[in-house]
Amino acid sequence: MQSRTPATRASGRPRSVEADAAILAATREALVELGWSKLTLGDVATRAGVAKTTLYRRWAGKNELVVDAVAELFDELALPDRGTLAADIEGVVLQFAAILARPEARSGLMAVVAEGTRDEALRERIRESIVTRQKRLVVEGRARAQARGELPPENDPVEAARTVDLIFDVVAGAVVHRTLVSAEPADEEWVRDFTRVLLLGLKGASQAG
Amino acid sequence: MQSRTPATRASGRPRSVEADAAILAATREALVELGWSKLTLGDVATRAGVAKTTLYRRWAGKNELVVDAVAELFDELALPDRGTLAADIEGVVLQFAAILARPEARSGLMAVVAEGTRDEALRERIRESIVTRQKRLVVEGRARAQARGELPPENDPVEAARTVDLIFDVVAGAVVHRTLVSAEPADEEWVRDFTRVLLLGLKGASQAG
DNA sequence: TGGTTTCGCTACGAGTCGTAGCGTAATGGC
DNA sequence: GCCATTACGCTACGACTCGTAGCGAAACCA
Repeated sequence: MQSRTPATRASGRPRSVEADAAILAATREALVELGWSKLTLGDVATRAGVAKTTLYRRWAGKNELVVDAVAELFDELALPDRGTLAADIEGVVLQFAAILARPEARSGLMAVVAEGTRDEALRERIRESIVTRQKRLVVEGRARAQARGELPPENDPVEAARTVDLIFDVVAGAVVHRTLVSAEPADEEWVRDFTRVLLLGLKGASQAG
Repeated sequence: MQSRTPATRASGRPRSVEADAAILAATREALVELGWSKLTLGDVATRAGVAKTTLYRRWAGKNELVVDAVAELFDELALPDRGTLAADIEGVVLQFAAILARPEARSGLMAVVAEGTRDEALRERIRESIVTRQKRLVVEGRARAQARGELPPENDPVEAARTVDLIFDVVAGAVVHRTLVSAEPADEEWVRDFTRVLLLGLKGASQAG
C-alpha cells in the first residue's frame, strides 16, 4: 500500500477506502483482459468508477499500482503443518503455483520485476510487499523441520540466513520458471519430483556441510 | 531471427544484413539506457541509422524485436568439460549469472517473458530462440556425468526428459530469481552453495528414485 | 533495360500520457 | 453553524508514441 496514514493527522475529506479496493480490483481485472503493456491508467480509472486524477493522486504510476494489485494475491499464502517437511514443502509450492496460474499474477508479477531492474525504489517496493513477506514461510518451515529432527539445528545465524535465502530463490525461482518460461503446469507430479530433489539436497548438505 | 530466406526466391533489392545487426545492437543499447517500457521503436530506428518503416517491415513489434536482441546474448553460453559434474554446473551457472548481470539482459528478458504470458506465439518464439537452445547444456552435462559414473545411466527416456526439464527449471529459475528478484549477485560463494544442494539432490534422487 | 523489392523520408489519425484548473463533497476545529 | 482543509469528479490540454500510407530513389536479377 502506498497510502499510509500520514504522520500529520490533518483535517479535511478523508480518502475513500472503497476507492482503493475498487482501483486494485480494477487493475487485476485489466491485467487479465489486457495484460501489462496494454493496461492504461485511464482505463483502470474508468473500470473502478473513479476519476483518472484520483488514481494519479494515490499512485505514482503504473508500476507502483500493479505491484500493490499483485501483492494482495500473495497474502493468501499460508503454511499449515502437514506433519513432515516434504509435505509442508509440497503444500506451499502447490499454493504458490496456484497463484501463478492466475493470469493477473503471471503478467503483472513478471512485468514489475522487469521494470524493477531499472528502478531501485520499485525493487524495494516489490521486496517489501511481496518477497520478504513470503520468506517467512521458509523460516517457519525450517524451524518446524528442525523441531521434528528432520533438519539439524542451525547454530550460526549468518549461515542460517544464507541458507534461507538460497532455499527461497530455488523454490520461488523454479516454480516461476516452470510456470512462466517453460509454460508447463507445476502440477502435483512435478512438485513431487521437485520436492524430492530439494529435500535430499538440503539433508545431504546439512550432513556434509 | 524473423527474417528467414523466403521460399519464393524472388529478385529485387536484397535486405541489408548490416541493418539487421545495427538494429539489434541499437535495441540492446536502448534497453540499457531506457529499459523496456521507455524503449520506442522510433528511437531504436534512429540509433540504428535506419528508417522507422524499415524496422516495421522486419519485425512485427517491440516484443519480437527484443526477443531477438536478447537471444543473441545467450548464444555465448558453452559447457567446457571441467572434469567433474560439480565443476561443470558451477561453470555454466556462473556464465549464466554473468549474462544476467548485464542490464540489457535483465530488463529485456523478464519483460518479454511477461508479455509472453499473454501471447502464445511470442512464448513459442522465446522457447525456440532462447530456452530450448540452452537446454542442450543440461543434456550434455548429464551425459558427461553419466559417462564419468557420477550419475546412474537413465533407461527410461520419458523419465530422463522429465528430469532434464526439472533441472533446467531449477537452475535457470534459481539464478534468475536470485539476480532479478532478490537482487543479490549470484557470485561464486552462492553458486558453490547452490551447486552443492542441487548435486546432492540429484545423486540422492537417482539412488532412492 | 525493364521488373521487382527494399530503402529513406514525410505525413497522418488515433491513442495515451501526466498535469492543471475548477467547482463540489466530506471531514475536523471553533 | 461556519470555516479551513483535503479529496473528489470532470474537462481540457500539449507532448509524445503508435503503426501505416504514399512517394521517389536505390539495388538487385534476367
